[in-house]
Amino acid sequence: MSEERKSLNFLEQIIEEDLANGMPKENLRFRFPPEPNGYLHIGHTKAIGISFGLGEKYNAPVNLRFDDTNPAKEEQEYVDAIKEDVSWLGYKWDKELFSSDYFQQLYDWAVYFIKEGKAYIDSQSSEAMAEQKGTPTQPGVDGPFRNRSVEENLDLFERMKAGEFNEGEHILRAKIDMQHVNMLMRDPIMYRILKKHHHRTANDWCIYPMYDWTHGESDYLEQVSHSLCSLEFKPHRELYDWFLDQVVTEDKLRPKQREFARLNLSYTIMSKRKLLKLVEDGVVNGWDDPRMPTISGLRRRGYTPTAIRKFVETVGVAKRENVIDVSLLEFCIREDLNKTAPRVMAVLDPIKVVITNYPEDKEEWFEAENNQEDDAAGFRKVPFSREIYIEKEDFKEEASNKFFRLKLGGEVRLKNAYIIKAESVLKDANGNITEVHCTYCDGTERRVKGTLHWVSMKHAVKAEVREYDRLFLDESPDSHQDKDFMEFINPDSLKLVEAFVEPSLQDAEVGQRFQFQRLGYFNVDNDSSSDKLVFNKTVGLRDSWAKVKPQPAANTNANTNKQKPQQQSQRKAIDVIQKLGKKYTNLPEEKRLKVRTEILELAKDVTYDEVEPLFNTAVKKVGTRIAVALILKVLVENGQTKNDDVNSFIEKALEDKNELLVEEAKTFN
RNA sequence: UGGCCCAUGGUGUAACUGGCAACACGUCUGUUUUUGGUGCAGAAGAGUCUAGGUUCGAGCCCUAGUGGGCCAACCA
Repeated sequence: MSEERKSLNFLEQIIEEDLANGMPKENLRFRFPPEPNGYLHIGHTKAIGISFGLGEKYNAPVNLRFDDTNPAKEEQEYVDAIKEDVSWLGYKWDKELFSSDYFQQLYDWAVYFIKEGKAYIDSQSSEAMAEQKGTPTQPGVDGPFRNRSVEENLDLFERMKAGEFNEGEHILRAKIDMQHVNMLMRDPIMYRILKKHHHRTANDWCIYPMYDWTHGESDYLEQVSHSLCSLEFKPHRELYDWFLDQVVTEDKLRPKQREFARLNLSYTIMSKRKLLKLVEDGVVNGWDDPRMPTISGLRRRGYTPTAIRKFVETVGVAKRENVIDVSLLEFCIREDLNKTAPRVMAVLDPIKVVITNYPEDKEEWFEAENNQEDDAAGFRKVPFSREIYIEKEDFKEEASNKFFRLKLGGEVRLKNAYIIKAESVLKDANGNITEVHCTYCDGTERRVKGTLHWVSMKHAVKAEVREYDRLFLDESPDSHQDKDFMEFINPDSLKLVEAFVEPSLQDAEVGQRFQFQRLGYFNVDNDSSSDKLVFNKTVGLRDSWAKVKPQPAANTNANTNKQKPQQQSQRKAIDVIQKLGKKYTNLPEEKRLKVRTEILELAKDVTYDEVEPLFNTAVKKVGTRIAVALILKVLVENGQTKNDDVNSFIEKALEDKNELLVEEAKTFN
């Protein structure tokens, strides 16, 4: 059996290596450590997918640990939202934990640090300390309190804890090295005074530990084996290890921090601070606005956990900065919904069609397939009558053959119903078409080029449809040093539409997803009620017609196509030869000879000017040099004189270590 | 005037040193189709940032350069 070798990402390789080096599989444990100061977004999904994914892969526990060391920013609301999002994605955490659970242990360790001379109280202003700290290129200097006695430090620290001081008066610093190249090692702060109410510990504490001091020790307490975080924490690793060094004992597992590149999505922002600003400024209607890249926003928009997980999986894990194209996200949701969403008919921008030879009072209920991709989906009934709506865009008085929708004198199939032919139009005073008059004929078996969706006017249900466009007009709105991301906000990111939907949708429930045939995927919004249906457009269907049809105005934004122009049908001989030459020396002899004759043949179409720049080809690129030699041979045979440049190229070739090249060079003599 | 990290088609990720650098998205053809969707078949697009070196052989190893990112919050 040939075992399909699935390549491992670098984190999996690290784990495999640890396992190979004797780490028991039972020791594997991960954690996802969000700070409850905002909602989770699609970027977090990557981190979640990595740690929880590893947990699933190795059948190892994953803790959900809230990193709640800053009472000024953190709230219970966020804790709840984060839990909901993680479980909605389908992940199960082992333990729900909080860094604040470890406040006492952290405090005890800090006291131990002081006693060991590894930490001290600094009582300067933050400005003074910042100055002493130096810069990335300049070392820091020791501050005046660096060598306080253990007794004094202990006393001060205790009184900090007791609330005797105001915020900013004293802090506890680790005593490491003010000259260290890594600024994080220049006596980092372990504790600060914060007289704030904490969402879990209330007013028990007025000193709070800093991230660096808390994180590694929390990992250690939980016995997390691999603590995975994003790249910007790389410099913190040294500190993480230093803090661990002070407390680790032989008998316990020592956690390991490793870093991966965070996820960036084109046309969106991923900073919690900036997302919060969109919420606060009312650019969007809350964290779960369907335009937001938050998990709750995507959920409301109609995304599925399956699609999001697939997306994160497809995106991969590595260490280089990346910007993923939103089209990949859209592909993932379409792929999932195509298989699962019931098809239904809705008209968003209606024009009235009257089928003149259909009786006024007649109605028929046709059988319609719910989802041809899913045999179990079954059928439903849709009503048909004399007057229907079709999409305004689906009718033109005149159009080319490329337009295979409805035009005067033309036929089109109504999905699940009859074939109709447009006979005439009615217009208002301004010349706008108000009605299209058609005739139908009964046979439905004939082949007709176009098929339209429609809704019977009499039976249509009104619904509000919310169509979304990207929130930002720039591909990476938050990476311009000279411009604020707010400048790129798309003013038309939300479009409200009064639509008509088929009656089967009357009882659609919040969250249900549908495909409005030929339009896209839509779900029922939270705001929806039986009185007023509200749909969100999750994503449109791929639309190859949109690319062909004459563009009305702007709004081609779906495809800002920056692809390089396609190559000419005929590639230049020199280019083909260069490509062949590249691998020349690696080919098996038989194949090489074949390529050689091919090159000689192609060389007839190469001019001297084209080869000349290749005379300086790097020594290393033997294949290319051989190709050049072959071209020259053809050129010389055809009368090219051997000038100095040619000769020196040949001489150099003769001295080469590669026999193949030398052989070719020899034929010139 | 530093340290660390990174560099493969348009985008993202692969590649056990050894067939023509693969896969996905995107792009383009053709085809099927009662969705201009889906499916199916196919194509174009990369000299693996540059220059040296090691090696019979380098995208992979070494050195230097270039480019990008991160590092000076009592944030995480």
